Amino acid sequence: MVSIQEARGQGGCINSRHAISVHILVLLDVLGAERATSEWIARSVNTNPVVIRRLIAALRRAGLVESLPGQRGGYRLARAAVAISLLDVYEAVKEGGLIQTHRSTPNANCPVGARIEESLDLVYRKAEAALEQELAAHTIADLKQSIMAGGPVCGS
Amino acid sequence: MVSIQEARGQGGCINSRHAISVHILVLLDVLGAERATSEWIARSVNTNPVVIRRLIAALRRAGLVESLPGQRGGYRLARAAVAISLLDVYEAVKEGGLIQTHRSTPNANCPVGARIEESLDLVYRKAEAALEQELAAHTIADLKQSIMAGGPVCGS
DNA sequence: GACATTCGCAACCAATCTGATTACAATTGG
DNA sequence: CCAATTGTAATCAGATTGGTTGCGAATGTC
Repeated sequence: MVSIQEARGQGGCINSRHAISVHILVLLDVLGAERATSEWIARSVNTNPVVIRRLIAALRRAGLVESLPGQRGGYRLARAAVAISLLDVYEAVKEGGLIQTHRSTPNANCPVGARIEESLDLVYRKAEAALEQELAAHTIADLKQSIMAGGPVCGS
Repeated sequence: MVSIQEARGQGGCINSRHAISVHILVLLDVLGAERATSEWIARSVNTNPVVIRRLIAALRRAGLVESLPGQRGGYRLARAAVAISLLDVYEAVKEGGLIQTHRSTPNANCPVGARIEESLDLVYRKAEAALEQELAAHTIADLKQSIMAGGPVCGS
């Protein structure tokens, strides 16, 4: 019996959770040694602090972010931004694969129905690998650089 | 004002719609010149005929399937299976891109919030292109061959 | 030690999305 | 004319998502 919390979705495409996670990590990179609170991050992302804490929980488990509870607590990158690729983020926050083949299993009495999932999964895995390879080629540091060509960050 | 029908989802990942569409096309390829009804296809896919007709509507608009209404009507491939790639199918049935960046737009007063979407989209487009290239490398004919190494098809 | 701040997490909620289903008009062959 | 079949809208239930509340635990400040 999984908890309601864990029973959450199976979607694995590049979704808003990935985009927001990258957003969070770039913010932390910009802040450097300073700690950011979920409140502060939520203002930049424009969402609820609990949403941020939920995502950071996954990033922390993946070793990308370190957190400190209590007064004056908050978050910091757990390692250098150049060492965090978008693939790392993808792996950290994905729930299930990119692929959702059939929802209801095909008719097993039909050879096509019986074997299509297996054959398709093979192709899908290759496709996902190609996507992941591309994500691996970009780091949080890259993104910060391309974003920060302009002015200062909010709150500064 | 879009219709309720068109207001449907924006999800664009490789989902069950893609998998079922491929399933349909392989079935049609196996049948050859014979026409398949939505009823018959639905039994192999194990779903409702209307779901099949909805998907085929998209495949028809993309020029992959031709349909004939009326008694003795049904569906056939509109062109050779070797000329239908999984990318064709992907394009035909996708609704929106692979990517769903932020649901609620980030805070524009923060330079990171203001520019992250743009920078991320660039990366995502490259990632999606990599995935599409992989899908383009496989055709319906390939899949049929890998599936049909065994016995006959249902109903035969 | 009391207190304010902040994270961690479970529970719940509203909105959205999805596939299934019903219904019915339009088309076509017999 | 009738039966079979596609095309499509409307509706439904279940799953998924992000938002929100609530509260316990941890930690710095006074």
